[in-house]
Amino acid sequence: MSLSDITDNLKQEEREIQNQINSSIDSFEHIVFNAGAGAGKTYALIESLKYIIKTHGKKLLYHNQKIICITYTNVATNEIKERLGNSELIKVSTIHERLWDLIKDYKKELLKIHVDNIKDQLKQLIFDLNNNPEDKIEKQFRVFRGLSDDLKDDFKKFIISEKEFFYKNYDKSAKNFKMEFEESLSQYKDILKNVANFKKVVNTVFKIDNYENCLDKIKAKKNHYKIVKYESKYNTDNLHRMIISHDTLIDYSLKIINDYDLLKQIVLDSHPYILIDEYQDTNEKVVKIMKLIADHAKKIQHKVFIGYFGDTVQNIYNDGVGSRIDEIHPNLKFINKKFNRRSHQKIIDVINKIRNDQIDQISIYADSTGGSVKFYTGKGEDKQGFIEKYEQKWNVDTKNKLHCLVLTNKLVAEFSGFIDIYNHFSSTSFYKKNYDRLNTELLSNDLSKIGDVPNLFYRIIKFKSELENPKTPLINFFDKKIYIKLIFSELNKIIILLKSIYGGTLGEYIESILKNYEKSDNEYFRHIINQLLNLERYSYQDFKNYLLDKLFPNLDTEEIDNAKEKLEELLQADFSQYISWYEFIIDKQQTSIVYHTYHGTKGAEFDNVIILMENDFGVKNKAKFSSFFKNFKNADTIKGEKLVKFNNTRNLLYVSCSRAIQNLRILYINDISDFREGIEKIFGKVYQYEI
DNA sequence: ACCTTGTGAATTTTT
DNA sequence: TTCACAAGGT
Repeated sequence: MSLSDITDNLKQEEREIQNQINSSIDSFEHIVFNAGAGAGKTYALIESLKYIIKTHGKKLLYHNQKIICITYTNVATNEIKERLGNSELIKVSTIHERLWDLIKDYKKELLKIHVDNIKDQLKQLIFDLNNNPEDKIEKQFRVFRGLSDDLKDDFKKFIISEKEFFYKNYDKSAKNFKMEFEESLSQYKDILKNVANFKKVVNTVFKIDNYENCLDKIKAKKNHYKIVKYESKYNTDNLHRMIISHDTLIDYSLKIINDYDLLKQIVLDSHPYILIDEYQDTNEKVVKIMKLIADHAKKIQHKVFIGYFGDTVQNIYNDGVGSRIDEIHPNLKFINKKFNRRSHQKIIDVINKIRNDQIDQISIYADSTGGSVKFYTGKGEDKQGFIEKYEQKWNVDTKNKLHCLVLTNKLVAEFSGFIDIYNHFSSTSFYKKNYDRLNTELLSNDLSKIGDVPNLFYRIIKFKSELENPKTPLINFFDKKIYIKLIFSELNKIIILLKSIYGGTLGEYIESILKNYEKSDNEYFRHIINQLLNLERYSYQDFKNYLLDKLFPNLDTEEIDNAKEKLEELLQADFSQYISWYEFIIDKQQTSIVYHTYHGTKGAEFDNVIILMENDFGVKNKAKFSSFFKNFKNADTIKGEKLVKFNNTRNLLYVSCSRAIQNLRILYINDISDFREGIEKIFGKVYQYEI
């Protein structure tokens, strides 16, 4: 068994690094703890928290003070809570939860910031509508700007009074949309000439009106306009409804903490230790907040410790502070950990070359030799064959899995065997309109984020698969209270009813459930189905109408047939695709190969990794990887925007390659002759993949 | 030559 | 939502 023999003196060195952190904690010296992939960063964070409790816990308890530990995700919060055990002294949470908790009671101050924000937005909107000379904007508002002042006012009044009618017709084709408004808008010459521009004008008018109304109501101290609320479900502000979301919460927090010294003092006096996990992906405004707190502590001569834990090279999200930490919060003490506790030597060699900085990892194990890395080039159509080759070569099965990294969610869906479902959902008018919600609501592992219809489908498939699994305890299908009351013969009847549900597709299965529901007068069976579907009406036709309404809202009569057809395709898709999708959602794939996006593997580790790579990443990142390899040998000469891009790609490559414990293969599916040298500098010989 | 419409595709991820 | 592109109009 390799990777088991820890070298004694390295173990000792590792302890000394922890001691360095501990002594910084004791002396309230702010630190950045940088540790490469697989170094045991979270372990160090937890050790530090334990150390604070052990050495300073009594003092904290006495002064009623708490330690703040900030994580990047809810999943990380739960993991740390679990590993740490219960402690009253530590507040572990995401940054948003913590910030809101700290500022939410400053209602008056928040309201002032909110009013300022709305006034700023309002100013911008009015400028865009009337004066902004920027080409694109001038074009959109040209016709409106050409109206006389009186006509402008008339138009605004008219369209605000017709708001409902406007939205009702919003999605109609330009031709039909014009027909609806032609008559009533004839006096405003050319305003309907370009429907897209017209909608832009109207939306801007509405927004201005909303904001002005909101400011009036705040001034008049109307109900619901006295406090600002934070809404975490969607990342969209609703300023005129007094609702802010994630990004604005951070903006407001920075402002309020900047403006009110008393708040700074309260925060630092009740939380003398602040530890931030994954600092590299933390918004730089959060680092600014920390800097303000640290500076204020110094000014009033109170003590606070701020510790940033992370790795600049694993910064893969855009608004993360990354290596700019040093600019935004200067004079931090850097503590580096160079050990690798994850991978075999061959992998470590490669990832060291990718990061190419002062953290040149060495394995903590004496028996780390081995592992293998190979870089292949091939064609797009080679992907499947390449994966299958290693599936055999590495004796992959459901226990010894192969993890394959691809760039996009769509590719994950394709390889994982549910591309039809992905495509059908993406072609519904709801997800066309809310394109940004498709991936989250269809592919998230967090059920609370899954969309309404995907969630309903999920519940039905779960129900079916539990029903078919003999190991599922019967009580799973019942309310506990009902279950204990039932006698055997009643129970048996219900089970027979449940087992008589049949369908070769999801649609047929649901139809069967609902037919049995209509036929049966068994109240327990009906109760189970009620719990499962939670609908208003229980016929298959009603069910389909419900889906139509959700996935194709505000249908025009002529579009109904087309929508029904699309819905039918969704319901009649191959059931095996739904099973694959379901297993993907619950992250319990029964397959021996599991697919991920590069980004989605953050923090994970796998024995066998294949990475599928190509030049481009979407439309905005043409030549992402090719230009990275092209520039690799002259990395020190790149500057500005080019350097930012270079580092982004390097970080993503580092994160993905460093997931591997033992075997790593990369298949590059474009021609590499222009940048072969760069690849070879990192990966050595480039192999040609042949079938 | 420039404008308008319809269509299809779109990077990743968190809160 | 946003963009690019083809097709057709002015």
